[in-house]
Amino acid sequence: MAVNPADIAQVRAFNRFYTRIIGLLDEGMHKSPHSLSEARVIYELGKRGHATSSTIAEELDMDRGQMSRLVLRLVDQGIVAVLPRSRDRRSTPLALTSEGDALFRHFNEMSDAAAANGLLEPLDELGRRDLVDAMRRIESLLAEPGDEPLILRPHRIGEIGWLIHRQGLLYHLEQGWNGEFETLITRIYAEYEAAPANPPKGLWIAEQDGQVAGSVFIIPATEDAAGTAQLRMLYTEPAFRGRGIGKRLVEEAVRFSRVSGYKRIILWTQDCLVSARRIYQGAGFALVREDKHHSFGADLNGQYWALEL
Amino acid sequence: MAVNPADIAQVRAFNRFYTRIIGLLDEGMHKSPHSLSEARVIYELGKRGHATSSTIAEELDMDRGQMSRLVLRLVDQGIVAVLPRSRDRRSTPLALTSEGDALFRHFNEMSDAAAANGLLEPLDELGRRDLVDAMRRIESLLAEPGDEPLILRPHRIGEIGWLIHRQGLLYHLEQGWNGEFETLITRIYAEYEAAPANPPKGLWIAEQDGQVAGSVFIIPATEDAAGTAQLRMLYTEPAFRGRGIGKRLVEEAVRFSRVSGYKRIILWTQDCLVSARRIYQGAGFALVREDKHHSFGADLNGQYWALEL
DNA sequence: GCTGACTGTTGATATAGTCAACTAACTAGT
DNA sequence: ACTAGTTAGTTGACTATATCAACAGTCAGC
Repeated sequence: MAVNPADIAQVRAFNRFYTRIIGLLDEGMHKSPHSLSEARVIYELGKRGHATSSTIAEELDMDRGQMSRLVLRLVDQGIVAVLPRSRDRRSTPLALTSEGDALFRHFNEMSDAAAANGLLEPLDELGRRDLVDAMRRIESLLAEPGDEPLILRPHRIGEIGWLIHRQGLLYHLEQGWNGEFETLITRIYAEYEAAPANPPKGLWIAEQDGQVAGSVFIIPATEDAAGTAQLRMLYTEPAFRGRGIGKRLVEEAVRFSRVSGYKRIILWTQDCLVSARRIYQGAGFALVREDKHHSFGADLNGQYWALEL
Repeated sequence: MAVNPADIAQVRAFNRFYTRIIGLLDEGMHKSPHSLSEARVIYELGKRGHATSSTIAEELDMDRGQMSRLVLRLVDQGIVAVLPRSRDRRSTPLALTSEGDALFRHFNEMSDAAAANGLLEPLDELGRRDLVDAMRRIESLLAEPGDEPLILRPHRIGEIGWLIHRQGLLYHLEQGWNGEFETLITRIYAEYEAAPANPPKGLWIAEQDGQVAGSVFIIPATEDAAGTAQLRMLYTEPAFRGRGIGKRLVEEAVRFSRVSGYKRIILWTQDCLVSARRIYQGAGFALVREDKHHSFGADLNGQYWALEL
């Protein structure tokens, strides 16, 4: 897909900006008698415990020859020790000496202090939260997805608004729905929050890597017999799709409904939301009826599903 | 204020991560016959049109001596021209030759392509939006505030949720209010959106530097006589405070109410929100009555203010 | 006119980056 | 078991970059 020039400009502006930031933070390191590349090697060795020269060279994008000389210097200074050769006698395993380890801890403290004093300290609590959130977001957008554990948990303060924000935006971009949808879900979430604790209700946030990856809630159905729960607002963040998060959320919602004494779960969805439908089918829901309607600026096919518990 | 170690760890992880990202993007530049520092000087000269050696050296954090040699090389290559000396004959103004300018445009295209293909292209539209938003946020948190123009505009899709999210979080962190507050404002925003177009209503987002800096809305008052408007949900982002944004929002809301034929504006606030109170006073509002109440997990002193138009 | 500060140049030196050649050790295929 | 190809690490040669210090020319303010 064609990339928006304004986005490119913003990304490049950020890269220039952050290059300077990193430069400023690294400046403190220069005061020590060790060069930046030495510090990086020491840091890498300290983090890994032990490693061969080539592993580190690859990790830090250094020339093997340069690395060789650098290691020699560090060994001379008593910072790095050559471990006895392992099975493969080509490679020489390296580790920090106790002196090197002290240096490693010192570097860590310096870097911690630089990050803390240079970046976080001037900010208030909200600013720190925003900064860390934004960094986490950039990392998870640009890095390969790792295998962080998935956590289901209740929502925290501010997250109802977040869910409205994300879903309003998401369905606008993906389905072309207009502001009516956000209006609707604002009311729906308001109703969820206003609902009494009994009959039972429950909302689950799927969290991965410190970020909201999806959500769903269960609320007693209003337009139906007692003993009926309604499953609402299931969604998964695009960046977290394909990891079974929607499935986990629905399973948890069903489990909760069952132990809460509900006999039936109903839900309303649109047939254009294909992956949601698959999840409902997989969880045992059956299609009850369909209704064409015009909502959110689109022609939709609403579907009513139900699961007998 | 003491800095949370987990925040420090996240910031440092991001710095390491982004150092690599920048390294990868700069790699493409190495393929050209010009070094990275040459490219940076050419870029800086191209951006500014003309500049002296020392200006650029300072901007790029380079040694003056190194800069001198680098400029000499570029002049020899016909990329940079020395302009006739200006009033101050110590400094030598520099500019790109037409050849240098072509190179500058080429570098720009390369960098654009690297940012576009390397970072943005793999993302979907939401991902790109999230990335750019996060970058803008980091920049505005860490950079000195500039003097970007303040724009008042209607809300866009997703921003109702955003306002709920931000205010829920903000008043939790600043005032210690609990989830009841978010519950309340979710309902209030739902009511705003559900209200008909007549009698007139209006919501303004204060935008600065591409970010939501504050907001307020006007809605016909329900519990009062016809001809009365209610001003609600005024807030300014902490990062944007002290720039008269709240004042601008209230002024716009009052202006709107006046031209819409309202005779009176009322509002409800809490006396702990000091800066809001000053804005209301400044706009001519008068305190009508106060009420102690316990809400949002706090003992509060609610205030009713009114402005006759 | 004197002082102190600033701009740009040059020399000296150390480190960093790059390329290529080389040895020793290993792997896989026959 | 032999060979070809690969990998780890070292070394030499060379260039670019970084850093510090000294220096001349210029300027502003007193």
